[in-house]
Amino acid sequence: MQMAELSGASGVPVATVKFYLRDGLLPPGEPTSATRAAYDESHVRRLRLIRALADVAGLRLDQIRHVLAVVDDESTSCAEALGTALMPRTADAGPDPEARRRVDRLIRRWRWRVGPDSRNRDSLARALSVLDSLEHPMPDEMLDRYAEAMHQVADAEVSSVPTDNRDRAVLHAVVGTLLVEPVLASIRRLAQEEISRRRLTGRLRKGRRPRRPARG
Amino acid sequence: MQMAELSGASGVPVATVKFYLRDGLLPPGEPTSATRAAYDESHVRRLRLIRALADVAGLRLDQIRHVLAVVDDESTSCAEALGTALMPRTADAGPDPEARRRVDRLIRRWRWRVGPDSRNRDSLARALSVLDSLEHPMPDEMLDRYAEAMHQVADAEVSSVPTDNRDRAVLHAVVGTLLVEPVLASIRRLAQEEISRRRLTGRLRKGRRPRRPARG
DNA sequence: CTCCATTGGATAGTGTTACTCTCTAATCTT
DNA sequence: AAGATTAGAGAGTAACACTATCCAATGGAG
Repeated sequence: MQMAELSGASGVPVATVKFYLRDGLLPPGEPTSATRAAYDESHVRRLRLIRALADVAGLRLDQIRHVLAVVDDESTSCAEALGTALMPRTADAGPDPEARRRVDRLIRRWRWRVGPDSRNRDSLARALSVLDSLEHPMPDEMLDRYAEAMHQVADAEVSSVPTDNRDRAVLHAVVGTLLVEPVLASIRRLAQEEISRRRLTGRLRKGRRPRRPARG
Repeated sequence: MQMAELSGASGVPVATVKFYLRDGLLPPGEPTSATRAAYDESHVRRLRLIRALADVAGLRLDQIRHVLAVVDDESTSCAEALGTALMPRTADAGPDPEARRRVDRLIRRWRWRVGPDSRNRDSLARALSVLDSLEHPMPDEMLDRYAEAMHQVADAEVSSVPTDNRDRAVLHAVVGTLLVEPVLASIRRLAQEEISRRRLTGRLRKGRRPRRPARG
């Protein structure tokens, strides 16, 4: 397929596809002449991924470039990809050693092994530090609750990563991390809305709801 | 306190404070003369909140304006605030009725009550639809897992909202929703990194880890 | 073979967002 | 009286993500 068809299949305007090509986000097509190149399904998929990372995960193009580089780099494993590749908000601020220590204690409590250059540690420390500065501190108890919930969730997620093919595995991991984040956030808000509503109507008993869905 | 001190206490440059005042993000100080106004701690807190919503939650200024309007509006309850106020990514795309139906089924399975104009329903549908288009569909089974985890988390969170004071309650709910999102995301990534690492080293047994933190 | 649409490649322009700067006149401090 | 600070208004700027225009080469229709 060539440019017009690629644009049509992906829903991305021709001018923007050219821009992504220039920017190195989209690999070039197979040149068939001086003014023609052939694209294939992989280009369509890549374009859709770029748009999803931008629109749904809210990444900027330089972050998307970084993510794609990791996906394309055959030498990175899933764990490395998860640890270093995904840095959605750049952590530029000061470290705040107190928050950093709290994060390290959390990691130790759960006996997690985390790469020393993992951005996730910094972004968590930063978020906790900001919550402190807003006089809305996060108790360790609540952190552990989050860790428990996320550990369960992550276990199921990692189980669903294909193990046969490295490329598919890393792509699955990256998509499953970055693009599922808004899914989790939305579900959390829906649950908060429900529970908040339930408290208002006087139904104050806790843990009464089934832990498993109805009619499941 | 006046401008210079407000700027110093909040860490926001004078020019930016003036810009926020003009933009209606920061309420004006009490004017003491034609070229002077008095600010107080509430202005410092508001500025810190604005920066946190922008830097940590990634909201744009118009979204922050909307959030602040809800916080300031005495007539909105917590549930309303959670349902409608928080629309971090504007859902402008087409509806995709299939994804919408999946979300409605999820909500019904869990017997959640959701406001008919809740943005959360749309943003979840949009995220699911995008995952489909990436050939990375989200099974209902996994959605239920997420719902279970988020229901547990939300229950603890809503319990921690103060009930005596409406203003503090809504602020707590909004901060606890928007600014805790990156906390959850970071913890999820740390857990994913750990579990992914564990799978690599051949420790394939599931659910072996303590559900409660060590030394807790 | 001619003619016109399409393409690759390059460059320049646009709209949005979030500030940042400059200026003026009034006022405060010393 | 003099220098600094401020409110308020407007213009300027930097980053980002496109979007438009141009050109020469090519491909396909007739």
